[in-house]
Amino acid sequence: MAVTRRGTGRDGRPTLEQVAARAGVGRGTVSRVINGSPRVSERTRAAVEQAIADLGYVPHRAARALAANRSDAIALVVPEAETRLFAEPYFSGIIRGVSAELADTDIQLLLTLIRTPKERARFSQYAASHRVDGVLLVSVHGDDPMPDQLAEMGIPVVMNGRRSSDELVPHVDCDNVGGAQLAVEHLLGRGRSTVATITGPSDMYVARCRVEGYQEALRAAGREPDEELIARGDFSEESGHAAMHKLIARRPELDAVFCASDLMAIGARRALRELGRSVPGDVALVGFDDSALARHMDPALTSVRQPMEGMGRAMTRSLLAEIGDAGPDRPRLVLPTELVRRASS
Amino acid sequence: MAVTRRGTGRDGRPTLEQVAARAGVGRGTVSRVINGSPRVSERTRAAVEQAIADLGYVPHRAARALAANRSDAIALVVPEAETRLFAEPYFSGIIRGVSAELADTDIQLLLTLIRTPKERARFSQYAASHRVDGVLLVSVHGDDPMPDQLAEMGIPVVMNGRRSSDELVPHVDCDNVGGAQLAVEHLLGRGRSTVATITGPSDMYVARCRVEGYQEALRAAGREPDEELIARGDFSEESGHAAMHKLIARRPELDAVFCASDLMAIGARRALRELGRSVPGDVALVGFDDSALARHMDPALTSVRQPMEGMGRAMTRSLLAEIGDAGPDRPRLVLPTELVRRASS
DNA sequence: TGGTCGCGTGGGAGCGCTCCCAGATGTGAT
DNA sequence: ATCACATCTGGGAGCGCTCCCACGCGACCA
Repeated sequence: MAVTRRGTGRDGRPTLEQVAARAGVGRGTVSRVINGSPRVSERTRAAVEQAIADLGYVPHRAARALAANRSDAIALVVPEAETRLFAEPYFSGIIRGVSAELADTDIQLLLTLIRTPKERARFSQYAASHRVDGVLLVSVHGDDPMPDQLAEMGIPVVMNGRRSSDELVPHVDCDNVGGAQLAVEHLLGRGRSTVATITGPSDMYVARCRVEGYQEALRAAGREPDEELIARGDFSEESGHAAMHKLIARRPELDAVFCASDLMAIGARRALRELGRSVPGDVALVGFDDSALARHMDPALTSVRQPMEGMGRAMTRSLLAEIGDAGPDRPRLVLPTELVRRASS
Repeated sequence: MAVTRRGTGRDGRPTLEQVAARAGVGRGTVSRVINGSPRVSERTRAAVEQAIADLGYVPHRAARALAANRSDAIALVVPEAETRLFAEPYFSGIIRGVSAELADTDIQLLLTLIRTPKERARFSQYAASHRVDGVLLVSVHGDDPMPDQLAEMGIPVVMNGRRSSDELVPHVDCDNVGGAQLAVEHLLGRGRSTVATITGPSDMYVARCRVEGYQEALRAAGREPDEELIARGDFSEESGHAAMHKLIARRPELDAVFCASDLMAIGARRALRELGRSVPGDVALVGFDDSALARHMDPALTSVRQPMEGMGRAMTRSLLAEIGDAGPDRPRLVLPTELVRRASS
């Protein structure tokens, strides 16, 4: 019947109540101090802060989440299929950015790998029941309905990359078109006359953008893009290898190739070696991603660098803003890419 | 005054209460079903499960955590300094393993990067207040007190790797000694007579183990290890480069080098090229980690592979077991390593 | 027929917090 | 001195769940 007023919480940690008692104030006041409400006098605030310090009080997340109906956690969702992203600077950069941005917010980062449709459904349900305050989506495919689903359910979402040029879901992307242009301009600037490209799957927007940048740069230089100089890959090394052979067969005179990924550039380099063509002597090569592999290739690969960490930070900032004011300003950011020049071009 | 019995929870989601009402049972019974208690009749269980399905009920994590005094979450802690691990298969493998093992437990994975002492203290406090059920520690340094601190506070911990041979904190490691032995045996088996090694910092147990394996293998082959054939690095490419130059200066006749990391092997390879020595013709090279870089080196690098994903899984299993029964069986696992033979040896 | 046991079950109490309303206190205008 | 108003504060109610006690009810024994 009578309410028990113990000296500590269940696991020996102090609770709000004890802090209040020690500071000689009410629970509400302590809560206000913790949450930074302005409606507390300076005197009281100081007393409460002292009590918190004395007791080493740390708010109980679950209790807070339950009472306030928020979780103080965001999820970073990665389709497991994209495991290769993982190994490369891409993913680690994103994580670093996200983590840095979260560092002084005491919002937690939940990492979710999704590998099966079942896990996918489970996550949707999970998110739907507001067990996270927001979701960060990485490497979303063109036909993936999840972003829209989440958005419709009123869950703040920010994606990395876009599914199409008129992407409606808030996102942070890097300038793939611009990066490709940079690469091709560079190649042309080095006096190359026949610049080919090895692209990614055409159902991926990012791949289409890189082709577009390629074509754009050629046109800007007064040359008409030639379909025969475009070979399709799937971002993998093998596909780069095959594509290179195809290109050389079609247009033996080509003297430069812009590859839409470093991995494909590695494959292409192998093909060139097989064909007895030197890099950069006979053929100049540029990749995309600026991965560790690019740095260590022989010759070191010129590559387009994406601002991974910056994207991670930007995504997080956008998400937090969205969570905060729930304002209808759906952020769409496109961060600049950068060309890292090395020996291959 | 009167208790409000609404049709749904705060955010429109059904609660335990509604499930109970729909199934025509009490709250306790539904809770029992959800938690898999055996003290429920088959009939009742079926009815409750039906109601759960009908309503699309998902338990509220925070409420559960508050009531049950557990969080259903574990933290994976990564010192940010080890960012290089990140880029390599190491980290992604661990994450994949952890995530896989967690997949059907509905325990969540919290990723925490620690980059400053402040963040470190914050995490300790956080963990101390039982806001996570357990902690996974990656790449702990020899002088890091955190594992012991956590363990003393009664928080289940599992580390990846050990700080010393008599590590008391539960851990999962791979067989570094055995891996190094494998590498050196392989080198000797290929007819190499003067096998050197480039090691990591001697304050890292993992580095000491790899030297030990190196020496062990030599002795097993009836050769006395020679201090002059051991050069110290710090796992970085630069240090490998410098160490290789030093080794060749000291013992120009050496014809094989076991490097304690792929990155150092890359540096060593560069040094050998500068010195006009071919690989594997003049000098055979073996690395450690089997990273993407090893596969793409020229010639492709023979390397010792660690079972990353397996370690991630094992760590998670150990941690869950520890959380589960809190038994005093502090698991110490050492998983086998494997030699991946390529062109460099 | 009454008593005992044990399985299934219902529901009160309470986890530690936030929200919000009502009350206390202080300030300036009337 | 009185009233209106703003500022600050205390604490009840309640978030959705688990824990656990008590109760109902057959089965079984004497």
